[in-house]
Amino acid sequence: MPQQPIIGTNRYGLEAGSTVKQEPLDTEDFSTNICNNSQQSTTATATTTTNNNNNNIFISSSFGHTNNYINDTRLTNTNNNGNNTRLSSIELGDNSNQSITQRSQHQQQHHHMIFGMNPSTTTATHSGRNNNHNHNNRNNNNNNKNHSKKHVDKGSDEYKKRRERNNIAVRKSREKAKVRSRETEKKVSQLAGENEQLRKKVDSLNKELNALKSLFANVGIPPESVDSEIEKGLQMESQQHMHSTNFQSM
Amino acid sequence: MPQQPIIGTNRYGLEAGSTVKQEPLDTEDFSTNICNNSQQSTTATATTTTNNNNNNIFISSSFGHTNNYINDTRLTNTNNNGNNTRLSSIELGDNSNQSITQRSQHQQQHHHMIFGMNPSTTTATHSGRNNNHNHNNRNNNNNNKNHSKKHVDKGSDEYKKRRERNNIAVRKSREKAKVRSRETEKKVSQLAGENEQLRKKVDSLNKELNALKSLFANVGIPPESVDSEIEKGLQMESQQHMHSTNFQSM
DNA sequence: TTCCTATTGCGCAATCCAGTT
DNA sequence: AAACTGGATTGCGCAATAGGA
Repeated sequence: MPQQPIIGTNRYGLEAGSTVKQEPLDTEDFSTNICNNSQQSTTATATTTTNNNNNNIFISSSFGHTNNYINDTRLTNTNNNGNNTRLSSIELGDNSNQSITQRSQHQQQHHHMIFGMNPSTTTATHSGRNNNHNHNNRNNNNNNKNHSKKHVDKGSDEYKKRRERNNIAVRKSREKAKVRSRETEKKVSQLAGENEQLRKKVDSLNKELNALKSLFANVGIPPESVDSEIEKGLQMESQQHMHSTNFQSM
Repeated sequence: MPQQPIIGTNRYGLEAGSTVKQEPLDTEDFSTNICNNSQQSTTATATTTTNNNNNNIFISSSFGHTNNYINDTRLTNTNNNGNNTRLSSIELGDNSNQSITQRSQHQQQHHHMIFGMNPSTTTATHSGRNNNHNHNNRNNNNNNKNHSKKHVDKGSDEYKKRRERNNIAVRKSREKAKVRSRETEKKVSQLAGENEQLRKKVDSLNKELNALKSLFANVGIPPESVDSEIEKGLQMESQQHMHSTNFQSM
């Protein structure tokens, strides 16, 4: 979960991910909650949150607000994302953390606004809305001087181009993730196989060793002597780095 | 990839996955529309829309608004999936194709209609829409006896409920996938660790064994004899299932 | 068949993340 | 160092399915 920023606008002018997470709950429940929110939230204009559950993401509130990173200025408008109301990741409990973790570290604040309008545009404030995306909204974006929000002009070629590029990037990224996942899965079975072979090898070597030791015992040589002799042999070997080969290979 | 079914209506009454990819139109618009819907709202009144494209779901208008999806029955129709307008993967260039490719293959056609209305409902009509996706094409599939299409009433409580439940299911499913993924990842590092230990063990056992064998050699006992004695010992051991323990544990 | 839930591809929006400027 | 770019990631909801009573 990377997200956590709190509120704020983003490039899109929407509010930012307010993701506050609070508690995760169990996934499931959690999930549930989340859902609601998201969804709902919507409706509600956000804010609200009311959700009760937890998840709520309230986006909250704020309007004005701020966020963490990002912020953007320009952003344009407000809409929130709709979907994104993220739930707190936390809640989820995902661990994705990894990545997340990484990200969190960052903390930087950029303000980009990728899909948002140009800076100029932005003004801020949005209030509560949510717009759905309104895509449309757009109106002015760009120019808006006064108003507050910036909206993203969904009809602009720029926007379309950005969306297109992003969609491609998304597909590529997911394909990559899938490949990675498959490889990880493959690695598990491969390692499990090697593991089994190694265990068998260890087992047979131990048996061989025991047999050899009992051979010495039959000859009257006590185990202690055998072990000390082995010690000597091992030391010599390591010192000399001689044929470190074994009688048998794995 | 499950998707690719061809035509047919889906539960939503939309067209089915017509996934034909061709062109999707622009997603954007479409989605946008969609989204908006979802979200809500917003503000803007969005409306605007004009979208022409198809999709439009214009939420429209209103301010008051609304909501997201919801609404519209009207919309309903037409919309296509919006997002899903799948792209041709191809276009992507990415590799994603994979999936994509796969998809295409399917072609199966189910027709469930989950989110769609009940047959009864359907009547469809909407005509003009475009649907963009045309999905529609299909007409009739199901029940349609006459009419052709069924649209999904996005404003209905039934629809909303189904969406809500599905959203919850989706989140749950993804959370599960993430958990699984994390565990797989964990398993890899765990197995890799065990593997390393086992290799070390094998290595030390081999050294010990070599030391022991050279000990016999020093005493004048030829390797062949040693090996045959070991054989005997091993056989005995396996037969008796005696102390299968080894001198050292892993 | 009929209902539901579970999965999955997709697009959106918000970030993240690096290079640029 | 800060603002800017632009691709990469990721959570989310939608719609189409897959699956299982």
